[in-house]
Amino acid sequence: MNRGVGMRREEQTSASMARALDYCGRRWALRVIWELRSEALTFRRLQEACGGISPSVLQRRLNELRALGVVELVPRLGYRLSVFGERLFPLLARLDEWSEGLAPERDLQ
Amino acid sequence: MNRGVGMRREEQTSASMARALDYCGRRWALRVIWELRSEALTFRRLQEACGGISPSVLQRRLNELRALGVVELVPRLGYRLSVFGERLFPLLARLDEWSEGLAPERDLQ
DNA sequence: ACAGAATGCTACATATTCGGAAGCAAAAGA
DNA sequence: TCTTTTGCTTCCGAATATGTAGCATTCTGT
Repeated sequence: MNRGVGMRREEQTSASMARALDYCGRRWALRVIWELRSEALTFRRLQEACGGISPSVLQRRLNELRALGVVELVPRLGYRLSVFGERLFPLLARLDEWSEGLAPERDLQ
Repeated sequence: MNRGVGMRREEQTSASMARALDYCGRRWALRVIWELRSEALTFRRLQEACGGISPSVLQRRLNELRALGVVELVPRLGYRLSVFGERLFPLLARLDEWSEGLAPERDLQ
């Protein structure tokens, strides 16, 4: 009840959604998932694919994504999406389409 | 041609997608969009909805999202999604469903 | 077996971003 | 007029990201 009497918003953000938005809202997290969309990549190749992300951050993101069950490390293959992680693909594919309509960084008048 | 001769990945990440992933991968960006899903919110209400985000960061995210044409500020209404921004809704709705399957932060063995 | 390359990963210093508190000027409401 | 609410700013300590170098191990070719 922290929104007082005049609560108008019918839908409240769930805890799991807040968590997903938190983890996805960390630098490179979505990009890493996106780069793994079609095949497994080694750490170094993933680094290149992301355009030269620093290894320390990549390592952190990968550990987080692994702990969340989104990404898995396969001994002689590299990193790849888990079955659960692959369910994000259609979502990111839509973001890909959507991104083409992005404004070219116009100013706020 | 920065991936050498042995290029295997058929699909290259587009510049617009890289940009979208960049902006979406900033803290609170997706959350802000999500909180605006059903109605316009004033700056202060948006702050509450996000669970106490600091105004400096919220201001920065809102300016970025406005510059991208995702969010707009309506004088006596507050912030709301643009028509373009609303196209992100089905995407985030899927993320909402997906988030329920998130692992409870298990350790990496 | 051996040399060289590639692997995942770490350490460290620097730069950027975030977070939290206080507060401002302008507008709206009473 | 007085109070509240608005969008927004500044400051600064804490957290996160970046960049470079390099380690130990495993694969690869000879």
